[in-house]
Amino acid sequence: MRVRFAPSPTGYLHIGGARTAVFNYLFARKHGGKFLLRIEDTDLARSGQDMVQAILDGLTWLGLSWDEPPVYQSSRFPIYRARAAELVEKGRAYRCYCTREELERERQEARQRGEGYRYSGRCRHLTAEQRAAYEREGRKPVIRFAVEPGVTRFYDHVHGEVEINNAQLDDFVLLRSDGVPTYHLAVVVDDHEMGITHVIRGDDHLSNTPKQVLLYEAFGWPKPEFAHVPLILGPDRKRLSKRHGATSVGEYASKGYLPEAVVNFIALLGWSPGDDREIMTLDEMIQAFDLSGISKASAIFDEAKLEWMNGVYISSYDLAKLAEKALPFFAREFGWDEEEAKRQRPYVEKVVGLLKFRVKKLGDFPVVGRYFFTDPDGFEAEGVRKHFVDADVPQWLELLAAELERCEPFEAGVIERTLRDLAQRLGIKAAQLIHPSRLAVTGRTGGPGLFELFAVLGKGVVVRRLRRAAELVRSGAVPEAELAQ
RNA sequence: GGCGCGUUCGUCUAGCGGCCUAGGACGCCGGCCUCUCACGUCGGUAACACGGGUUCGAUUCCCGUACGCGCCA
Repeated sequence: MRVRFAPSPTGYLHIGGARTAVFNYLFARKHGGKFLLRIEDTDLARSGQDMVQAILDGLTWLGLSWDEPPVYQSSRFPIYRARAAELVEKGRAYRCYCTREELERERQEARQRGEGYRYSGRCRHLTAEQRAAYEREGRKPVIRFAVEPGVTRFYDHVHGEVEINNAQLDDFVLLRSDGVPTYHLAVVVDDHEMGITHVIRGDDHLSNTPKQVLLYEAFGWPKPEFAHVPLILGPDRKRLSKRHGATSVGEYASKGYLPEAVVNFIALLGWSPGDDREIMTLDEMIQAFDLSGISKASAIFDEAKLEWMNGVYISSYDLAKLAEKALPFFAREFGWDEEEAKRQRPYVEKVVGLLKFRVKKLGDFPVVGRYFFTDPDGFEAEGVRKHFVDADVPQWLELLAAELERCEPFEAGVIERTLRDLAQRLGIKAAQLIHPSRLAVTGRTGGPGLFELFAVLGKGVVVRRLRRAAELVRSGAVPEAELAQ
């Protein structure tokens, strides 16, 4: 089995396109077939090599590998022209010399009569003399397909039997006057020559499929199987687009989503394994994938659920790999160069280990864990009111600092024992020491367990911040801060 | 405007005539765990668009209506 993903390189890899690619990929892998790429760059003006690269990069990032070199439509124009000519030969297509103005007039007239416009087909039966006359005028013809009366039907793996009366169809254009093929011609020729067995693409092409079916029949080629998958909509139920915020795969990558999470999530937009599984590896999805599990109705993209799923992936990721993925986000936030990043790597791994349950995206790490790298410049207002009010707090913090200074080794277990002992000697609850300490050292009321936190931060930093906070509280000049999150 | 496609909790979905008092997940709300915040865990909230048929029985099949989306203009 051979399937393809056929993006137009007029933008970055879009979430909707990525989902189509995922379905094609899963289908190919499931059946041991080939997953191919075709770049639909017939619109030379709007296509660019940088866009092509962005799309390939997006697919690579998602982990969707293709099996043969991509086919570029821009390099195949002569083939389309030859195929169009072939249909003219066969009498299944014809040259049409109507000008844009003539067509527009027909359209206006139809509208005035209150009718739906369809091309009249008046160039269908031009005599050789008439054609010659037009040619002498310098008119450049388009090639139109001659739609015969009848009913066109095909089976779609998502929608079932679909049929349409050919009377609804225009004599649609195959080749424009400048020799550029239309979508219908190019797609049919390419899918045939690439040996595509299953066309899995967006719902928006369903209405166009009868035209393509007619083309297959006119060429005498076997039809592929079709599966038209529902579109992905934005929260306003309109097709997902720029105004819904991030729509390209690259944007999600730079926000700190993991490719596994994105693939998992978009695979579940419009497809279900049939049971209650949601968190699935690529292999599990390949195993479970089936066209019959694709739903007919369009799905709304809900980033809140993607966030949740990303959080699940982050917290279950291999720690070393997670640190590797998170490192660039720290570097970006703190302005590290490559060397500095490399130096920080072991420390970052510890930080990530403490924060991985508290974060949804890689980009959250340096924000939530800012205090692992710089002294807090303010203290959560609510925490100050709660934990810095007791007059004994400065003294407690200093005592704790003194005790911790003697801690050896500076590890969570030792730190905990030290703190609890001190609390007991002071006749207070451990919590009365723990909360002010966390606030003193991190500026925050929430976060990782205090003892693990201290151990990672290191003795020097902890002791210094405790003393500094004690000083601030004693002088009554505690700078307050809003939560950065 | 014509044609096509679609319609189960706010969102993603399970359901393919009786198993449905409609299941799971996200979100939201609450309990537990706990040094806090998370994680985890337990519980709660919330849906078959509407109207006709077919059938002993419809979320499920058929037909309309409404609404949404798409394609062509």
